[in-house]
Amino acid sequence: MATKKIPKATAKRLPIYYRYLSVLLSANKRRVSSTELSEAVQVDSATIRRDFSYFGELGKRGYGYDVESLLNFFKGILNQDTLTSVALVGVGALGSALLNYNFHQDTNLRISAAFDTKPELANTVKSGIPIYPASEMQKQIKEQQIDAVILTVPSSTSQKVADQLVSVGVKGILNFTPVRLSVPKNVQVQNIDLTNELQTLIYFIKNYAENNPE
Amino acid sequence: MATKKIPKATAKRLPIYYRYLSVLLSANKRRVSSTELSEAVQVDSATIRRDFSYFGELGKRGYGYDVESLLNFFKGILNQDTLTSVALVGVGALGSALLNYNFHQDTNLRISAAFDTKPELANTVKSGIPIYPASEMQKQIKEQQIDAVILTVPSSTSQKVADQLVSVGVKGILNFTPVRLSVPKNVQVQNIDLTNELQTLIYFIKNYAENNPE
DNA sequence: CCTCTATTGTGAACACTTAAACAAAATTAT
DNA sequence: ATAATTTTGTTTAAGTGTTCACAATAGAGG
Ligand SMILES: NC(=O)c1ccc[n+]([C@@H]2O[C@H](COP(=O)([O-])OP(=O)(O)OC[C@H]3O[C@@H](n4cnc5c(N)ncnc54)[C@H](O)[C@@H]3O)[C@@H](O)[C@H]2O)c1
Ligand SMILES: NC(=O)c1ccc[n+]([C@@H]2O[C@H](COP(=O)([O-])OP(=O)(O)OC[C@H]3O[C@@H](n4cnc5c(N)ncnc54)[C@H](O)[C@@H]3O)[C@@H](O)[C@H]2O)c1
Repeated sequence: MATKKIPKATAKRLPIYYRYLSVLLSANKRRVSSTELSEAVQVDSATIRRDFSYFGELGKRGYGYDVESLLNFFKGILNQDTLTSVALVGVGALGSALLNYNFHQDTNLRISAAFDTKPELANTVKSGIPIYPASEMQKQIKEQQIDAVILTVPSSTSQKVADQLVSVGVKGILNFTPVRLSVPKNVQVQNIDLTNELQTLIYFIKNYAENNPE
Repeated sequence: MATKKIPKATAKRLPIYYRYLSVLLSANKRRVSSTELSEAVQVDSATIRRDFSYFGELGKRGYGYDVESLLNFFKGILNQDTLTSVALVGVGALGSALLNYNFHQDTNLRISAAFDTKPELANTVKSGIPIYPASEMQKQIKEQQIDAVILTVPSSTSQKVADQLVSVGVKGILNFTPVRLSVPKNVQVQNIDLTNELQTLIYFIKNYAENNPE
């Protein structure tokens, strides 16, 4: 809990900044201004400066920000200096796509274990990640001290699985099911509801035609 | 543009309400109060009443809301009374998972065409959806008058594809690539950045431990 | 060293979103 | 009928997030 009181809206933008700073560093850019950043990430430059200012005075007036030191600073903030292992529960259509994806290429994150009830998946390896039977889920998560889980099981079982996860100390769930999970308030749930996103997009197309995106 | 001035935050909740109302109707519930709804969808009851009030006086004091008529009302608002066809571009890991999913089971939405550059995918059918070669994308989208597209191509080509889509009249893009697309302001872009979501979740776990979810 | 220029960091205004609280109105119970 | 109860719709207030606008200040150029 090094830095406190960072607004949620700011926190959600940090990975966006982080990614673009990585791009700049790879391109050997040494410095960047909030205006330049603004164009690339499509966030108002004043908002960017305000966001950064929550963490201190990271830039230099008349100059901008030093790409490398800013990147290193955010590396710490975003826990990118240590490898974080997450688990995935439910190796179906969506779960397989996520397993197959190499999160580690952009971030210091990897999926280290997956779980499914299907007997034919148990004890196989997919994209280098071991798939365990669901019956071993709680044991493995405890042993591997996993904090964060990607949940891609059918909606009908998601609350039950979430309860099991919480009971072995999971502190965050990336929930792809449309169910609004009930969890203790010290557990973070991030909902990704793809059906809603699509419905909302259609709604915006029909009703906000003249406004700008996002 | 029947109803104007609906706040964005409200618009994003409409599909959540809609889904839960469908559940209630299937369970033969005739009426529901904002308090009951509040528990199920995890939105403050005053916020729900406020949201509904943008559309008029939909409830009855001392009684609540009539499930069926409320559902029918939102059916109109959310364009659920006509079938909307969307296209999917990029039938890779993520695209396949989405193609395979039956959006039509919950909504009046379906993916009616998919496109990919891979020759082995061209002119095949997956989950009942025809996959066309990318070279036919613009022609088909124009012919089928498709407004909304799910974009699951590699990041490196996403802007190029987006430009092609916009040039044939696409009005909304559900963008799964980490690239911030540049589009005219009458085109809606909804970004779903899975890597960011995971990074943000980890950040929240480490920094907001005592707060409540979402 | 001084001047000019660029760009930050932030106070203040504004915009949007949520939530508390309650009068008004309808239902339900007696 | 009337009273008690319920629950809406909305007023008002508080909270959160964004943007403007500019003094402060560091760097660049002479
Ligand atoms: N696939 C999509 O595009 C899409 C779109 C919108 C929403 N969703 C939601 O995402 C979730 C997953 O969707 P999907 O298409 O991947 O479903 P799926 O049926 O393909 O996969 C679910 C997997 O979970 C496994 N499973 C079931 N119970 C389990 C348990 N207790 N523990 C571990 N594994 C278990 C199943 O064996 C299966 O492999 C669903 O809730 C769905 O509503 C998916
Ligand atoms: N899979 C994941 O879990 C995941 C996670 C985070 C981000 N993403 C992002 O989602 C996007 C897609 O990811 P993926 O894993 O499905 O990639 P993928 O490589 O499996 O699929 C991309 C598909 O797009 C096709 N394609 C390439 N150029 C095309 C064009 N011009 N027109 C039509 N099709 C074209 C390719 O042939 C391929 O089938 C990427 O931008 C990726 O960064 C994916």
